[in-house]
Amino acid sequence: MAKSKGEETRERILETAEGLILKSGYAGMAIDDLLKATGLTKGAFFHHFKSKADLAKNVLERYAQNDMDLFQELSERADRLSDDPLERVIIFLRLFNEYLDGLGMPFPGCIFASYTYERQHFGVDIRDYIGKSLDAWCALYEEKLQALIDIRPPGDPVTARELAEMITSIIEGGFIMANAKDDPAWTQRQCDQFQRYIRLLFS
Amino acid sequence: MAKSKGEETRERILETAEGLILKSGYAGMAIDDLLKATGLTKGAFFHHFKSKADLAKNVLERYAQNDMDLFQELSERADRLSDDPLERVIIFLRLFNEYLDGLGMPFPGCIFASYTYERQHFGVDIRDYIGKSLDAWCALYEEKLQALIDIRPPGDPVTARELAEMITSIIEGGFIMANAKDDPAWTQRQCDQFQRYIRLLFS
DNA sequence: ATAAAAACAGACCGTTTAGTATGTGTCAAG
DNA sequence: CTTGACACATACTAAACGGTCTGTTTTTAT
Repeated sequence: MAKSKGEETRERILETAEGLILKSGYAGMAIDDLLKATGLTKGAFFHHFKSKADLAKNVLERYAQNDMDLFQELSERADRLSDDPLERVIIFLRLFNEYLDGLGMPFPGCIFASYTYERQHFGVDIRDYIGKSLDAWCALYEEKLQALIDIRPPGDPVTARELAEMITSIIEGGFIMANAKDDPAWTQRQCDQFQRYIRLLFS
Repeated sequence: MAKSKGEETRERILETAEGLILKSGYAGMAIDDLLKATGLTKGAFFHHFKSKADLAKNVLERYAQNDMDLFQELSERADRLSDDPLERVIIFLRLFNEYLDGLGMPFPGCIFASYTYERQHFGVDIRDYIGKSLDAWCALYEEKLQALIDIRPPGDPVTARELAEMITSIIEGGFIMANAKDDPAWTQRQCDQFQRYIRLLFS
């Protein structure tokens, strides 16, 4: 079943809105900006979304879904490429790096981070959703790292959770720095550092 | 010479604005919000700042200055506490951690990061200033790390620059995660991880 | 083919927003 | 005591904004 016309427009609105929000922030993006960027009108927008807040929620959920799908796919690909837990982690990080190569400037960024720096505008539901999404993200890393720790106990007393939180921090920070310094390779360099840290810990 | 009444008000505006911007974003903070929070009026505000953009610039410059002062002081204190380059780095990280202890929730955040996620609203001058400020931040770390590399060459081919960029990323990412997950200790845990990474590299 | 529903278009409205204009109190110098 | 610069207060304006309303076109099911 092909996507209906309405669904296609809705998707275009969400995609465009995500890009604009990552450049201007949620409060900083006027609906008129979005309409100009999509070539639509007020009527079209409010047919698909009941308010700007409703748009924010849908942009968030779509981003979380896409993001989770991506990382799950990278994870599974890494697992198929090796049986060794250490190699699986390393390959996963390499695949992520490869993915980052595909994104040119202007570097996108993370909707979770964007919303967090405007958290006053959002209700607890949105903030909870962001927290849960970031948890799910961490959990995916944690699982891979725990398998590594189980098989090859490190000399230092590190937990899988700590390391999962670390790569999350590095990526979030990397996105900011990549945008602030107009340097798309920044995040990748930092992922490489994390890779080296993992190697040092588990060898 | 005591601070004049006007200077005191101006400072209060800047301090309050910084806090509001870190919670709502720049575009998300209405001047009226700022007036309500300070108890001042329009007349007072526009007497001290010629526009909202002018406020943004001054908040930024004040933040950069305070931040640099803080890190320079931590750096000098660390250097006074030890002569060993490795210990100096470790102590510096510990002092920073101690400083983070002092900040309770709501966790503040970084103006550079906030502005970067709303970069569309700012001109090249502001963006350049942020880039330069982050560079200065990195340079301070880099100097300390280079001294360490010079004296005790690591087994791995890491550069001081890479490591300086890493701690910067970790802190920026840590601020986001601390706010997103309402967990003020997040950044500190990640600083500890970086500390461990440094130890593993240089021993 | 036709009715009904979905997908828009565009004018319009009330509110909020940044910014202005003007007036007032204060305080130190002459 | 007066003057003038500074430090505010208050009322106002014009534009921008989110959202509504009504009408028109397009799609879809029967």
